Amino acid sequence: MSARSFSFQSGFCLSFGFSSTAHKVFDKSPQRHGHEAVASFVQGNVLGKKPTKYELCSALNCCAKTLNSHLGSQIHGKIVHSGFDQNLYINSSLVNVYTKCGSMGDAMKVFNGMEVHDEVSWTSMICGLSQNGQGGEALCLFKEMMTTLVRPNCVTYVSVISACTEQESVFRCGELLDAHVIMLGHESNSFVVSSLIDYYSKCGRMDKVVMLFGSCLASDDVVLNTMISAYTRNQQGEEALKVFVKMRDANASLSEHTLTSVLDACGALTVLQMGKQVHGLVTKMGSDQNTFVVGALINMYSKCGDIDEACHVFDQAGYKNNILWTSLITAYAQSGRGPDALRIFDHLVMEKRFYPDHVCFTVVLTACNHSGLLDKGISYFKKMTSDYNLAPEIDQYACLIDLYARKGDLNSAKKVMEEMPFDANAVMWSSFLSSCKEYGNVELGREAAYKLFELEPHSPVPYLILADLYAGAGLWDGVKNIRKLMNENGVRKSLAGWSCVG
DNA sequence: CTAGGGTTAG
Repeated sequence: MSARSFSFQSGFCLSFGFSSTAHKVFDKSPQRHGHEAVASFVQGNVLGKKPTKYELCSALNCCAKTLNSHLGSQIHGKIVHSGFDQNLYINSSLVNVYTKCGSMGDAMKVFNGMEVHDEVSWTSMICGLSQNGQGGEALCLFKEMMTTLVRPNCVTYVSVISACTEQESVFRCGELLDAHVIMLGHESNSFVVSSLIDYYSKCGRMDKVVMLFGSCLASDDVVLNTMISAYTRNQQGEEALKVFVKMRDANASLSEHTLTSVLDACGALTVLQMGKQVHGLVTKMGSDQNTFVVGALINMYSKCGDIDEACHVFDQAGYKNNILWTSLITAYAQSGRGPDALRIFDHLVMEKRFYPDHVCFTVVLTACNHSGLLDKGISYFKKMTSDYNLAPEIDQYACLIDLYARKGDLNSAKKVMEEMPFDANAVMWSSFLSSCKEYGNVELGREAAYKLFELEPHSPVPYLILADLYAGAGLWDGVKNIRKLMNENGVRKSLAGWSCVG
């Protein structure tokens, strides 16, 4: 354990910070007793008592709970003056306060100023980076921790696994961390299990998910909530509902996370009756003002084709925020009423009632795509940067590529793929390839197909589309060559499991 | 003797 320093890598993921923090902070309503404890600390302070290190620590905890960075930094000053500025407990708390409030610079300053670190102080900083959308930095710091004599524990792994889950650039590290966890015998910790289940479900590795679920006690409610969303995410809504029904029948504690996830499952299965039952439960539990729950209700009703009820739920919500407005716009967009969705968006923007974020733009751009309003979509994309100072993320670039490609402007689509700050993925190349086929562009289609041969080496789809493209152009040698290529690369011609044929 | 970090939801 020696003095150390750490600097941010040139901010390649700074743009992720805001949106993910914003929603994590959302439901952390200040705790009443937290306020009381802070108040009593401040009162003691005013009366001139010198706080003990224990009192300082508790006060910092309350600041973290209530997201009060102002009081936190006042206490920070007190700490420096009272000579506790190398206390491990206090500094870990301080790092926690600053990261919870999104003051990453201050957190880093405290962390770097510590002469000695233990597993908790390392974990506080790693976790803080992860929760602020800086998963890459979180992993860097974890690697640095591994070079010291301090060993990570369960909490460290939970933080770093969730960092991998949310950040594409370090996504593949998750499996390695799983191996660590097993080696160290942490796989029975329910926090670790739920973070791993979440990770694998987002990789589409349901085999791993089911294995993890089977080998844990399965009574932890967060694990169960995670399973409901894992099944839903991977098109196994029936299984998701089974988990929920089991929870309900076992009198497990149902939270707003549970309601949100199970409503998602109902929407995916379009089972309106079940959805209405859950809606009843929402009312009974008094969760009808929780943004996530209300958003999920709107989504469920619109997926079940009941747009009127979706609007009714929206109207009933007392407080309308970005998430709810976005849910409403999504509801119209996915009910085949793209132009209505755009009208609501334009109206809100004009009246400055809300500032759209990345998620909202994805909905708007998708709506344009589905309604064939391609030029309109392109101009919305441009507005992201010009009017809202939002750096487009990979999802919005995917929409833009789609917009250009569907229009037949294949060169612009390709230019976006080459110049955007992300690597074009298989989904993008696939939709590009489909458009190449649509417009009979052999040259670009070939390029896209060969890219896909690398990105999805087992999929027959790009081979078949390219063969189609060649056939359409009368290039029969090319068609023959594709068959040869498939044999050479061991690609099976069966389309089973490859649903997205262009 | 008292104190610090964690999972799930658009």
